[in-house]
Amino acid sequence: MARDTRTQFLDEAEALFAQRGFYGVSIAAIGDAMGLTKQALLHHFDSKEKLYGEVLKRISESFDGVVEKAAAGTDDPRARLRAFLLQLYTASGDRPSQTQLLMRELLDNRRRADTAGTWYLKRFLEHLIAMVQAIPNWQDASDAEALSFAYQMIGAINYFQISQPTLTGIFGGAEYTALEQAYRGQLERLIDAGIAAR
Amino acid sequence: MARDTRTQFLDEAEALFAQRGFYGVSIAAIGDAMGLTKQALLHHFDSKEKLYGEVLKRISESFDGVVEKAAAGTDDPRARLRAFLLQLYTASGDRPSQTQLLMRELLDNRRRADTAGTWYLKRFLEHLIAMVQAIPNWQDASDAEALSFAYQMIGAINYFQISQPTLTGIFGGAEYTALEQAYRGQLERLIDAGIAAR
DNA sequence: CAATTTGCTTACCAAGCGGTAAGTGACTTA
DNA sequence: TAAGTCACTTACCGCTTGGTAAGCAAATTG
Repeated sequence: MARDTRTQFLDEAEALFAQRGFYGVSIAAIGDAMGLTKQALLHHFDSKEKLYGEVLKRISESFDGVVEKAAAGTDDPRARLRAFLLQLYTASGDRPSQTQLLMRELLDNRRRADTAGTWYLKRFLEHLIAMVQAIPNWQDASDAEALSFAYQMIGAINYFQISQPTLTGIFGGAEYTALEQAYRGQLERLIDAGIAAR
Repeated sequence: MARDTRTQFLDEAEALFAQRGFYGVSIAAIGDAMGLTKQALLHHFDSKEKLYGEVLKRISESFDGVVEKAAAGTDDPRARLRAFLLQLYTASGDRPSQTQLLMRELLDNRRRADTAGTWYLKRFLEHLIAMVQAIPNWQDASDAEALSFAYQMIGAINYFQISQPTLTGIFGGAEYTALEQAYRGQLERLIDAGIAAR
């Protein structure tokens, strides 16, 4: 049952770090949330930093899965990029705490700049550039141009996902649901328009 | 000179909160950064929370300026929205710590949900919806549809701005500069394509 | 020129932090 | 069945945190 506890710690830590950030969560709080002491946590993970690192590593791995999954599919480059971005949107909606944590990591980047997380992001971005440049009318685009477009789409996707609590607070749950439904359709339209606009 | 010290405290606090988040900065650290003690800070602002609130309030006000400034201009709705978004892009690049802090606020929204910051965002978003719906081919768009498009543009703008340190870390300064230059042009193209795609 | 206010300082405090040390009872293994 | 490992706990520890209390020199005011 050790594996269970460990995994549960990772789940709880992921959720709490996503909500309040690294400095906003004490290891005691994570233990409390599971009905255990903080020393139980320190037994499984030697330090708070290491726990945090493992949470990030797990996210990065599950992210890799999304990338690979969406890479296979059509071989029409246009449809592939489209499917990939929509897949990203769905995945980030399914696991909001992952999206939140990655966003925090982007903001906190001073720390741990040379770890797996950054490496992973590099691979991810290079993959994206290649996907964009595979599209016929984007073949002559520079890396910077291709990445710009891809990054705009990622921004449109992730920014919306982390805004959910705030938007729900402002407009209410029913209005937010309507917004969420409209968002996906509008995102598809924007992707297509963005691809074509070159 | 009291006003000066106060303003300096706000500047320093804004920069530090943006970099490390609310919990990541101690009031002693802010005092240290100015060569004063934390009690000097507590003399001007009664508590850490109040200091934070004033930082946010100041940002929200300076933001209002951007909105109003860009609202005046052409009366062609298409050009107006375009100019507004580009103005937003420029402004968020000029004061990166503001963009960072607002993004953190979006992530931390559990706290202080009923303060001016949220109210302000509501006005801001309603303004945006109206701007989009003023455009001829968007006149029949629902609020949710209009907001979706606007939010995608804001996401594309803000997400890129907070990514600067990370992107610089991954690709290096020279490459980032190239990316920055490409980004603006690509953003213009995306805005136009997004507006037209309906 | 006396009284008050301003802009700070030093001294202090209880609470919370991450982490170490030393157990303890249950379960595994030889 | 004895020895060891595992998954925890209680007891601490030194340090940092946000905040209070009291004082003090300089500037402002009556």
